[in-house]
Amino acid sequence: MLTKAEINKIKKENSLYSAAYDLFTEKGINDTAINDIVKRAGVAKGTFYLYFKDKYDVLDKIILNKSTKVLRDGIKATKTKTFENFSQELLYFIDYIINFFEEEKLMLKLIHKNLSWAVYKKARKDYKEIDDLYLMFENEYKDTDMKKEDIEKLLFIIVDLVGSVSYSSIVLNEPASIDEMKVVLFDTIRKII
Amino acid sequence: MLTKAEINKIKKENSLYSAAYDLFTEKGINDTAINDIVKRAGVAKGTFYLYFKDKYDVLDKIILNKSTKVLRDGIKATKTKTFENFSQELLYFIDYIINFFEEEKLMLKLIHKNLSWAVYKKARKDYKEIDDLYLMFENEYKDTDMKKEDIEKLLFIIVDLVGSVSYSSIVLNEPASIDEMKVVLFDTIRKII
Amino acid sequence: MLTKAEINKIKKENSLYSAAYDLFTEKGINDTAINDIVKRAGVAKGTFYLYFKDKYDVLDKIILNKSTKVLRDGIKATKTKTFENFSQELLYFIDYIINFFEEEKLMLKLIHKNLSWAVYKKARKDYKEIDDLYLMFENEYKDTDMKKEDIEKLLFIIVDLVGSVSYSSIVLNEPASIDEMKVVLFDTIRKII
Amino acid sequence: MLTKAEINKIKKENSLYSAAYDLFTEKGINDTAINDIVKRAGVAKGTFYLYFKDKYDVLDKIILNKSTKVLRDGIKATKTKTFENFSQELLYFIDYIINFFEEEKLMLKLIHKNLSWAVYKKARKDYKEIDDLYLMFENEYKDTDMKKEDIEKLLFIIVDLVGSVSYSSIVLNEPASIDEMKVVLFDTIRKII
DNA sequence: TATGAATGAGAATTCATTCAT
DNA sequence: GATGAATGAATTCTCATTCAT
Repeated sequence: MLTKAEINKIKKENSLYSAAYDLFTEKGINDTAINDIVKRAGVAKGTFYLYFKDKYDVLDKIILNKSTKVLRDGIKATKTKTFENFSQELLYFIDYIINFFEEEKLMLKLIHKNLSWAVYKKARKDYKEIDDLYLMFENEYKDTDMKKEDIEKLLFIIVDLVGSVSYSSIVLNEPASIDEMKVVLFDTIRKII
Repeated sequence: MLTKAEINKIKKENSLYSAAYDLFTEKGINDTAINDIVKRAGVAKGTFYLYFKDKYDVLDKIILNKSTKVLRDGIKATKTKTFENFSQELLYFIDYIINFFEEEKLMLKLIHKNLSWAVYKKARKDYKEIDDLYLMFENEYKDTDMKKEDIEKLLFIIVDLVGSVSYSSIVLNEPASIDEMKVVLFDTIRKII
Repeated sequence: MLTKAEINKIKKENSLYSAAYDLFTEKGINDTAINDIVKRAGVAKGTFYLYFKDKYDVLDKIILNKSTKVLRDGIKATKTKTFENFSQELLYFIDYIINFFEEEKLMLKLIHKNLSWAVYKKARKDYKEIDDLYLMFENEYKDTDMKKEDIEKLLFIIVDLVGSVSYSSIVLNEPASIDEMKVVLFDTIRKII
Repeated sequence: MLTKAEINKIKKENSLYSAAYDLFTEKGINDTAINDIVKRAGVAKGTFYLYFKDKYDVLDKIILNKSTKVLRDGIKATKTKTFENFSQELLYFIDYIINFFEEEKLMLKLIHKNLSWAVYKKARKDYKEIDDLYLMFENEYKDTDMKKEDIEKLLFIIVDLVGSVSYSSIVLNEPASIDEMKVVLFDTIRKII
C-alpha cells in the first residue's frame, strides 16, 4: 500500500509530466522554460530537478511513454478484429495509428521530430504485445527467401514511411490532406509487402 | 562591374553564411549563438543584422541553397548518362543523392530536420532542370489511369522515403548502415514505381 | 554499556564526519554541499542537522580533531627517542609533522587554510602532553633574559613558519619541493632558537 | 588618443574592479554575488562578463594588482632613504609593508589567503624595481658559500614569515598585536639573515 | 531519532538586440 | 555600411532548510 507521502510524490511527478507535455505541444520545446512547466504543474522550481535532469530529460521520457501507448492501443484495437489476410490486418493497424494522430495533431508534431528506431526497440523489449506485432510480421515472410534482418529493415521502412507521410500531411498539410494521401500511401504499402 | 565596397559587402555576407553553416552542422542550431557566427565570420555583431533578421533567417536560406544545389547536381550527373528505362534512371539519381549525403553527413543532419515540401516547390519554380525532373516523372505515368495529383503524391512519398531512410541510416546508423539499407530501399522503390 | 540505538547514533555521526572530511579534501569546502555529505554518509538529509549546525560547524570540528591528533602523534613519537639537546628534539618533532603532511597532502591543504592560534590554545588546554611541549619550550629559555610572553611569540613564529613553508612546498611545490626546502628551513630554525 | 567610447570602457572596467574589491573586503568573497558587484559598479549584469570570466577571475586580478602595488610602493619608499647596512634596509622595507597593511587591514585579509609565490614571480617579471629588490638580496650573499637557489629559498622563507605573522597579528590579533609581535619578528629576521 | 520530499529564494550565466560612434 | 560595447530580461540550476510522517 502506498502512504500519503508516496501518493503525493506520484501526483507531483505526474503533474510535471502533463504540464511539460501540454506546454511542449502548445508552445514548442524551445519556447518552454522550466519555469513555465513548474508554474503550470503547481510545484516549486526545485521539485522539477528532483525528477528530471533537464528539459530534454522530460521530453525523452514523454516521447517514450506516448509513443509506446499509441502502439499498444493500436495493437489492442487490431487484436479485437479478424482479418482475411495479413495485408488487411497491417493496414487496419496503420489506419488506427493515423486516425489517432489526426485527433492528436500536436502529439504527432512533438513525437515525430524526436522519435528514433531506438525508441521502438525499447518499446519492443518492454512490452510483449509490441514484440508480438513484430513476430507476426516476421512470420508472414517465413516461407520466402528473405533473410531475417531484411524483414526487420522492411518493417523499418514501412514505419518510417507512415510516420513521415503522416507528419507532412497531418501537421503541415503537405503535399495534400491525410485523407487524400492515405489512398496513395495504402496503395504503396500494399505494393511493398 | 562591382565597386570595392560592393565586393566587400558580398564577402561579408558570404562569410556569415559559411560561418553559420559550419556552426549549425558542428554544434547544432540551438547551441549556435549569433555571437558565435559573427566571431567565426570575422565580422562585427551589428553587421549580422544588416543581412539577416535572426538565426532562423540564415538557416532557412542555407537550407534552400544547399538542398537546391544537391538536387541540381544530382540531375546534372544523371543527364550525362543514358539508361535502359526510367526505373534505372530514377534509382541512379537517388543513388547519387545518397552517396552525396554519405560524404556530407552533417549537411544531411541539418537539412533533413528542417526540410519541407515547400522547399522543393520553390526549387521547382526557380530552376528549370528541377521542374524537368518532375515532368519526366509525370510523363512516365501518362498512359496509366493515375491522376496527375496522385503522381505528385507518389513522388512525394518516394522523396520522403529516401530522405527518411537516408537520415536514419547515415546519421544514426539505425537500423543498419546505409549500404545494407540501400538493398532493401531500392527493392522497395522498384516495387512502388 | 551502550544500547544499540546509541551505537547507531555514534555510527551515523562518525560517517558524517568522515564523509565531510573526504569531500572537503577531495573537492574543497566551497564545492561540497550538505547533500553530498549525507549522500556519501548514507544518511538522510535531515539527520545532518541533528548533529551539526551547518557545513562550517563540521569543518571546525574536523580541523580541531585532525590537528590535535597530528600534534599528539608527533609528541608521542618524539618522546620515545632521546636527544643530545633541545634543538635536535624540536627539529625531530617538526620533521615528524612535515613527514606526516607529506603523506597527507590533502589534510594539510584543508587544515592550513583554516587553522588559527586559537586551535592550538584549545588543544593545549585539552591535552596535557601538548601543554607539556609548550612548557618544555619555555623551560629552555628560563635562564635567558627573554620574557615569558616573548617565548610564546617565538614559538608562534616557528609554528607559523613551519606551517606556511610546508603548505607552499608540499601543496603548491613552490618555490621548491619540501625536501629541498627542509634544508634551508631547518637551518633557519636553528638560527632562531 | 582615446576616444570617448574607449574612455567609457576603461571607466566601466575600473568601477567593476573597485566595486568588487570593496565588496570582497567588506563581506568576503563567498558572500559577494556578481549581482552585488554590478549593482555597486552601476553597470548591467552582462557587462561583468564582458571583462571577467567569473568572480574568481576578478579576484585573481585584484590580488595581483594590489600586491604588486604594495611591493612597488615599499621599494620606492625604501630607495629614498640611505642605510648603514643591508639588514637595516630590509627591515625598513618590511616595516613599511607591515605599516601599510596595518592601515589596510581588509586588503591584507583579502590578499593573504589568496597569495602565492607565483604572484611574486609574475610581479618580478613585470616590474624592474621588484626584480632589483631580489638582485640586491642576492648580491648580499655573493661572498658566502650559499648557492643561488638557496638564497631564493631564504627570501621566500622571510616573505612567507612576514606575511604569515602580519596576517595573524593584524587581522586576528593572535597571539598578540602587531606592535608586540614586531619586536620578536624583527629579532628573528635579524638572526636569519 | 530519523527520514527525504518539497520548497523557493538566489546565484550564475547567456544572448538577442540596440545604438552611438 | 560597419562596428562592438552595453544592456537586462530571461533562463537554468543550486542548495540550505523545513517539516510532516
